[in-house]
Amino acid sequence: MTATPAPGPGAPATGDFLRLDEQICFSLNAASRAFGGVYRVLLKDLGLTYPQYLVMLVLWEHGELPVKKVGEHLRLDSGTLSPLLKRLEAAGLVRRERSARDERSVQVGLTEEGTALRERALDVPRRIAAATGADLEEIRALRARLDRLTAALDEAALNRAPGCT
Amino acid sequence: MTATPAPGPGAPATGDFLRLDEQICFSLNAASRAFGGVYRVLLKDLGLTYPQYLVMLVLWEHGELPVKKVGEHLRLDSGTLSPLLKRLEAAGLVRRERSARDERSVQVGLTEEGTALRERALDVPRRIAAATGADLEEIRALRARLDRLTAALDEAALNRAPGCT
DNA sequence: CGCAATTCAGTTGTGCACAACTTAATTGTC
DNA sequence: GACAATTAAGTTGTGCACAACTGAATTGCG
Repeated sequence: MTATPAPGPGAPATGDFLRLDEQICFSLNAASRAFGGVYRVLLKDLGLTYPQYLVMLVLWEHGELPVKKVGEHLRLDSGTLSPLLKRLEAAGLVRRERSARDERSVQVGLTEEGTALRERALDVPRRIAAATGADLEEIRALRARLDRLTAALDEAALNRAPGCT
Repeated sequence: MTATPAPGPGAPATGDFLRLDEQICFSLNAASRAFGGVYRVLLKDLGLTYPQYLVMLVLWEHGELPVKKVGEHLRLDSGTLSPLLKRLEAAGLVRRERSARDERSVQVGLTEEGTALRERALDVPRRIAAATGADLEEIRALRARLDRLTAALDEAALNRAPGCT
């Protein structure tokens, strides 16, 4: 079912690359979606999706923030955040209001209900950790590796920014 | 803060859990999206998105397959694959035809154009590897870790399936 | 001041992920 | 052969990710 040797007459070294390639990023992708599945179950009680949960984490930690800052914490732009925040607002968890000092900016803050939800979220991390079956040290090492990888990829993307070849 | 839940050796303060939690899965998520950004640039020339590229990898490796098998390789269901395959078909890269032996099944195969595209994809892995700045050994270790994690998460998700504890 | 450049949020359009459902074909059991 | 259970693909609806764009507010510079 998995990874049978490359077909065809004498698979060249390049054939291996196309398979290795799949394994690098695909494993990452698959792990990310597997996490998504577990979070989906745990967060259903709270009425949150995983990205919404991430936004709530940021607000629980930092309090009121402009949309821009939320996006910087989460690596998301307004195209993703605007509708997401509207849904959180519709759910009564979040307030959104134009800044008086800068009318371009919108401050996002917690409602009482949103603040209260934190209590119910407190045991999510423990249950997630249990689902991974990994110890904290392994998780820490993995995180460090992934963050380095992300930084490298971001830099590579920048080097390909408009104007560069 | 809560009652200390099963503190491991040198466990962090309970208040850190909501932040640690973010770091585990968020790092994964961010890395996955960072990869997406690099792939998006590289694959633009080929006219493929990253998930479409994954499907092409599977077909280049295994040849003609039923949709079901493609989904097993990629951990995707028909709700995702059906429209994706239609787009690949519209792009002329893929053929789809009902199996004669089992009319429920649809065989997905490469067109000549789809087969030819492989040549132009050959240097994608190298360029991705360059963008990561990581050596092959590190990548291999990371992949092993991620696959273990995915397996653990899948199992945990199964244990929460209907009827189970 | 006047006004071009920049910044921020939001909108639109495309594509992926997944749950829930539909439809059609096949299989197992009698 | 009849028929319930199962299986495969597809459809629908919701939400996220991101590119490209709009529009309003602010800033910088002469």
